[in-house]
This record gives sequence, structure tokens and C-alpha cells, in this order.
Amino acid sequence: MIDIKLLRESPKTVKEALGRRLTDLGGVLDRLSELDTRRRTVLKSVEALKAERNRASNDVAECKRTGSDASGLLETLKNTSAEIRQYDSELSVVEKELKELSLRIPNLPLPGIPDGDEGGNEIIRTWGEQPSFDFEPHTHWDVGADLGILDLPRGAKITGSGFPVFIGLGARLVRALQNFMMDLHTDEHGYTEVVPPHLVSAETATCTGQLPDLERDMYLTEDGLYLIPTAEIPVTNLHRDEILDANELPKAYVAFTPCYRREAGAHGRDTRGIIRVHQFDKVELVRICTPETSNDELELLLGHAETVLQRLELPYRVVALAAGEIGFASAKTYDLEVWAAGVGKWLEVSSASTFTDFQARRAKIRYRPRKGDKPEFTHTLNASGVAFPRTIIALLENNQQADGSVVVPDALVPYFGSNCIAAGAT
RNA sequence: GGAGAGGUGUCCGAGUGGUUGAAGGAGCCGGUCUCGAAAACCGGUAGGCCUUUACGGGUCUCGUGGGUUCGAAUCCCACCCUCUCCGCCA
Repeated sequence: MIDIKLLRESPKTVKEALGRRLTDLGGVLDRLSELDTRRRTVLKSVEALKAERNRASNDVAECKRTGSDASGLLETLKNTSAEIRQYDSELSVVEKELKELSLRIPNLPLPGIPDGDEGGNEIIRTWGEQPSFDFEPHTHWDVGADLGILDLPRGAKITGSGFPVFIGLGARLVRALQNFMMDLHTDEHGYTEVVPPHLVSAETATCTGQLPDLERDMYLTEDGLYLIPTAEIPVTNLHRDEILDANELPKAYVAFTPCYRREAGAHGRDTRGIIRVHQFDKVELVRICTPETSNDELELLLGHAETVLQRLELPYRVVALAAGEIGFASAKTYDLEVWAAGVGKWLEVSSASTFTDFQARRAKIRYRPRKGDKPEFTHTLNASGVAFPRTIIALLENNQQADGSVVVPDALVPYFGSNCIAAGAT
């Protein structure tokens, strides 16, 4: 949620920051300022009238007690109340539009991030070696089909395209990845494990910023509930409407959930294999912290996601997204892209973002710096740690052998139960 | 799905039309007492918004939203949530 006071006090700063997103919001911002001014004007009038009414009302009560005549007072009060009702109704109209418009304003990009659109993205670092082969590496959909562990046609039969089926060792691989990542984040990185609801209310999805921005990308049920496109939504909302103690922060949560995405408007992109699917599993990391620490927390979070890929021995790069590329609620985002030798592409497996106080404002997540202090908004952050399908793509494509088998990285062996996936095994 | 009960401050809990933003208790913070602690006693202890350089002032909030009234935590309506019982079901 945009800080309306900031817009009031330094509209130029806000406009310039939002301008870096390369979307035109000028008209909306001007309207917002106009509504804000109007709101305060009306509010002053109505509150003065209410003060008057409250005083007179007490006088009426006093008259009743003493038995004196209050009819004159009552006459005046009637008029005052009528006037108040008029102002009140204007106020509610103004406030409604103000709120609706505010929800359409994205977060302000942090000053340090690169400018521009996709071309402005900066590769921060690269880790690991891209594998070389003495044969032409196959794509994951071929490797997976040949091993009998990934069945796309049957998924399409059951539901439609974009709903993959993992079978046998494929399903076991998913389970191994889940346990490996959850153990890593809880035991070594200190996260608290959460199993959240997979369906959320519109209000919940609004607080994290998916609504109204991504309305078309979420599955909406008949009951008005949305299937989560990421565990970020329910987990960040855990502390909605709460005032936390400073010594409770940072809060760190990890959740494994399926994610459901309509991918509306993405038709024709990455349609083969499991690069882009409607349902996938993901381990999500969420942190809630004080404003002073959020920049450091972002780096920490990014490191936790990187550790997953390092343990899995998957080559990756860290990309700092340009201001025109970051998500609606984000102020700064790093993408983690893993190398996939078969399709020959870098694939995003994690997005680590700080939302500064944007989500906290919407969700009213606050904390008290010291006892007796006024509550302040926290900052919120999240990162995938990490998304499964593209991790599986990288494992299958990078670790494939000439005989069609796939080598399982050491870190996964205790969870998977074997150091290789071979055809015919179950 | 049916029947009933209920949602009040950090917590428990009183309050059925008029200084009740809210009794009382607990907790917490500060103080007195004490070598120190406990006990006892005294004081303090919600959030939002508007306004003010500041001190302060104003207003709103007793699940949410409407309504009645000069005035609502208190009356009326709708919705949400929780609990109990019955039914159904994994």
C-alpha cells in the first residue's frame, strides 16, 4: 500500500520512483492527491460538527437529569446531525475511491536497483560449472519420459496441459527434494515450518499484493476463495493485524505447498515440458523484520536459496532485476536462475524480494520498537527455496548420462535412497 | 445442513440507550518500602485518522457493514467467525 503521507509531502519523489517501473501512473497519482486533499477538508468539517454534537448531546443528558427543558437543544441537534450525515456520505465515497486507487499503486523501487526493462537486469554472480557432454544432451521431457518418471500425456488426459504427473522414482524425487529442502531450512537456517491453507480469501490475497494486480492469474473457486499461486500469501498473512514485539523479530517461516497458476496471457511460452505449468510444488521462505534490517535480510534470504542449489550442485546465476521488471509489491528482487543443459537456458527457480513496508501496510503487520513506543510497520520479504519443476529439469538435463540414466547429487541421496535414476527401476 | 450460545482492551471479565474508550481482576512498566527479593501500597498501561513546531486538541473504533435515535458496546437488520448438540462425511 502506498504511503499517502509520503505522496502528500514529496509527490515528486514518489512519482520519480514509480516512473522507474515504466508504467504510466501519473493520472492515478494526481487523482490520489486530489482525493486526499478533499478527504482531509471534509474530515475537518465533519469532525468539528461531531464535536459540537457531542457537547450538545451531553447537555441534553444534563437537562434530563435536572428536569429542565431541552427542546431547543434537540432542534439544533437534529440539524447538526443531518449536516453530519451529508458530510459522512461524501467522506465514504471519497474514501472508497481513495482505497481502490491506492491498491492499484505498486511499491516504490529501491534507489539502488538497476534502471530499465528486462535489458537492464544485472547478472550479479554465477556459481558452478555448466556441464559438458560427449553427446547431445536431451531435454527433460525426453529424459523423463524415457525413464518413465514424468508423464505429461497422462497429466493432460486427467486435467489438461500444464498438469504434470510424476510417477515412480519421479514422485520419489519430488518427495526427496521436499524433505531435503525442508530439513535444510529448518535445521540449518533456523526457519519455522508451516503448513498453511492452500485456499485464501480475497482479503488475504490483497494484503500481499496479488490482488488486484494478478487477479487473472489465480484460480478462483465458486466460494470466492483463491487457490494459492505461492505460499507467500498465506504465510505472510499469519501476522496480519498483529503488533509484534521487537524481540520476536525477525520471524522466519518455511512452507512446502503446491502452487496453482493460470498463467493467463502466457500461452505459447515455454509450452513444452515442465518449464511453465499450472500446478507445481515449491518451498517458500518468508521473513518479517524491522525496517533497518531488511536490506541485510534480503541478502541472507538470497543466500539460503542459493545454498539449496549449491548442495544440489546445480550451476546458477544471480540476477538483480531492473526497476521495470520487479513485481507489483516488490521494492527489490533477485532472481536465481539455474542452468538447464538440455533446453540450453537459464531458468528462474527462485525470486528473492523485499517488499519493504508495502505488504505490511496492507496487512497491518506492525511491531513496537521499544516498550511504550508507537507501533511501526515491519518489512516483509520472501524467496522461493526453491521451486521444484525447474530444479528437476536441471537435475535431469545436467546429470544425464550417455546410457539415459541420471545421477543424483550426494546431498539428495539420503533422501532419495539411491545415487542414480535408471530406466526400469521403481 | 438443522438447533442453540457467544464474539468487549495484552489476557480474564463486567456492562441492555446518556462524561463508558469502557468497572473489576491478572499481566506488564515505573515508584515507595527492603541489604536485595517477595509481599504490600501508589501511579501508569489500546489503536487509527485529522490537527499542532511542540505541549496539546478533536474524532472514530466494544467481530464487520448498514439502520433507528439528539445520542448506541447497549435496540433493529445483514454478513463473518467461534463454541455446544444433532445430522452427514473423509
